[in-house]
Amino acid sequence: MVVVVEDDVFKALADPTRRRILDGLVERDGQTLFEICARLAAEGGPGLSRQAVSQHLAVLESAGLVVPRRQGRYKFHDLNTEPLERIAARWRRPDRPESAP
Amino acid sequence: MVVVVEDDVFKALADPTRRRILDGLVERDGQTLFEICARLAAEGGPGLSRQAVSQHLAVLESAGLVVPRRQGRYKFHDLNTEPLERIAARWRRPDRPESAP
DNA sequence: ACCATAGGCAAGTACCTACTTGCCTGTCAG
DNA sequence: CTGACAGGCAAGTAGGTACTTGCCTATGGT
Repeated sequence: MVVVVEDDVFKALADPTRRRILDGLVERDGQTLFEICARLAAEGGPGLSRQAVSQHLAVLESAGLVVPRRQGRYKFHDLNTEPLERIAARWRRPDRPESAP
Repeated sequence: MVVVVEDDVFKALADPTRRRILDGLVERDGQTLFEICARLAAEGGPGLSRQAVSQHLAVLESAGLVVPRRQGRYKFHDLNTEPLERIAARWRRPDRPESAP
């Protein structure tokens, strides 16, 4: 059982590179490590080694934001937006007039 | 004019103490520095000096999550949830069936 | 079988951030 | 005016985090 604490989600989102990885996964699910590496490099950001991206993915996985899916020697990564919904709802004002149901 | 980048918002949310400060402000707006200090101490968390809280508030302010309001020798802090709405919307799936326009 | 590909593990380094301590400024009460 | 209160500024320190380098495992093609 994987207990994902909100703390891990915030820590995962704190890094700009990890956020860019999520940006890439929004566009297309199931990318491999090398695909993500190539996409980051293509976007012209800072030069990143393969290991750096791998470690970022590990952080995203432990936060539950990315779900890995192994198949042969490939490991595809899928995005999971569910933790994001919760963190946004945390500080929602109960008294704010905002599209009341 | 204060240009608030998303980066600052994520960095501000990365710290658990700052999130607890936001939690306190959701319950009651317009708390002073000492009030926030007392509330954090009452919640039984880790011991925090006044300066530590002050620096946390500075980070929250530069992220636009907390808006200060000076009055005499007091400085009241109000919560601003607007940046939170944006960061949640960032990774929303376009193909997800969710209130399509 | 062999080698290339896809990825993981581990140690080391440079930087960043949270926190503390000490001192200073401005505001109200007596 | 004087002292107490609310808060800010600045330098220093300890722990964390991102990134690199080097080596290792496993799967697939030829």
